[in-house]
Amino acid sequence: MDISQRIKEDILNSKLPRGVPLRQVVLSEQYGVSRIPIRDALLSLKVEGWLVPHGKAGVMIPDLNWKEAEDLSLMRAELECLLLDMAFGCILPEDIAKARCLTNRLNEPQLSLIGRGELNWLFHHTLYSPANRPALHRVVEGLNKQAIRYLGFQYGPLGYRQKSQNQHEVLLNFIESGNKTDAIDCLRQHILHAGTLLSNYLKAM
Amino acid sequence: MDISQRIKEDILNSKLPRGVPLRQVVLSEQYGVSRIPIRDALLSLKVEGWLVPHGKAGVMIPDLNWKEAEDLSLMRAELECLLLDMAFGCILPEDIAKARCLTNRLNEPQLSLIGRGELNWLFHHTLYSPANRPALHRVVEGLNKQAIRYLGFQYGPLGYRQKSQNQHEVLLNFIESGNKTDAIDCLRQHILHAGTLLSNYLKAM
DNA sequence: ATGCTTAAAAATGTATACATTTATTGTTTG
DNA sequence: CAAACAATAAATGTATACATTTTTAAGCAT
Repeated sequence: MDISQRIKEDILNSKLPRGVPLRQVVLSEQYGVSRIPIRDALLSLKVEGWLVPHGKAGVMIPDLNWKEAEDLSLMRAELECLLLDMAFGCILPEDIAKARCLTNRLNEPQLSLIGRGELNWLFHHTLYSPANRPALHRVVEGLNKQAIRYLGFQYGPLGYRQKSQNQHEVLLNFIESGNKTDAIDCLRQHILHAGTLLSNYLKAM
Repeated sequence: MDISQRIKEDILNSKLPRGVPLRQVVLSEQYGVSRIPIRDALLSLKVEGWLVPHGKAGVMIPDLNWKEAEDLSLMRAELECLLLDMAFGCILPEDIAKARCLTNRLNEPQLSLIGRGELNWLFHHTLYSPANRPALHRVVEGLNKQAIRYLGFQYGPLGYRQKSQNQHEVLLNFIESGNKTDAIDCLRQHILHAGTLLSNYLKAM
């Protein structure tokens, strides 16, 4: 697998230290490659927002914070509603079936954190794809991928899983019956609700 | 200056070929460095959306297209209104003064395209900074920087300059008088109007 | 003791050389 | 003649070695 993907996973699973500069030599030994592909990966991750600068040179893993959590969910709410609006008329029954299948798989208990995050994004992705808006889709994908970092809190202390599942189901039913306004509203609530829970939890820490 | 910045400028000024793969050796000779910093730059620009993959390896400069133009303005409209909302109570008189100074400098006729784009972003940046929302600000900045690619059309065939200036002035007046609702509405119209003009123009090409 | 200067170390940035993958072209075969 | 295959050329990906920058820590002066 790609080095930057492996690093992302290790960030998610707290295998890499937070708040201190990531050293290229150390990583190159850990991942068994030279510094060049490590540099490439760190650069990508910095541009994507997974890493932040540390001093004048070097990068580090930023702390989770309620403001970013809130921003991510606010941005997702606005942009994903836009996308669903555009996609609505083009969503086929097979898309809904696929989405239903994906959200059901989220029940599997042995799923890893990152696996859950990927599935959740795939669910949303399935509903937005028919819109055929590459630029918008791309940004939304980036936001979702970043939000995975915060998923540990949602599926851990907050016990959010079942509720999220239900909201997915309700959303699919609205789409199936052609009820656009309610569908978009449901999606917005789904995203904002999770965001509020999460940022409140982080504020209290 | 940073290589990736120089490449961005050359993309904006059409100094680099569109639609064909950019060759690392060619660029390394043009910019007088080895392939490594070129690779770094191309990688960043790819992640930022300035370049797209070409086949299985290599990148190219994508064509301008109305869909992306529309997406950029729709995203900007939603997210910048959010930011202005958050910033509103925190915008100081000196911020407004600075913004007014920036928008006035947009009248200078000798300004380059990229200079105009930078100034325009600085204007918006000044109004959003007081919100103190790094994650949101970061995304908005990325969208604005990408939108610079389309600025040539706005300031060229569309003759948009004067109108944009006026809208900036109206916006500042709303902010100055504490009229939040109208300010946000004005901002949304400002962004969407430019987007509509632009994407209609591109559709007709 | 504290703060500044300076020197050494350790880190990142860059260049060159090599490995691997991708694209192209020429040949062969149905 | 077209299509598929193979061989070659050319591009990207990676490793190692070197240059530059940044950090750290030690020494000196205040």
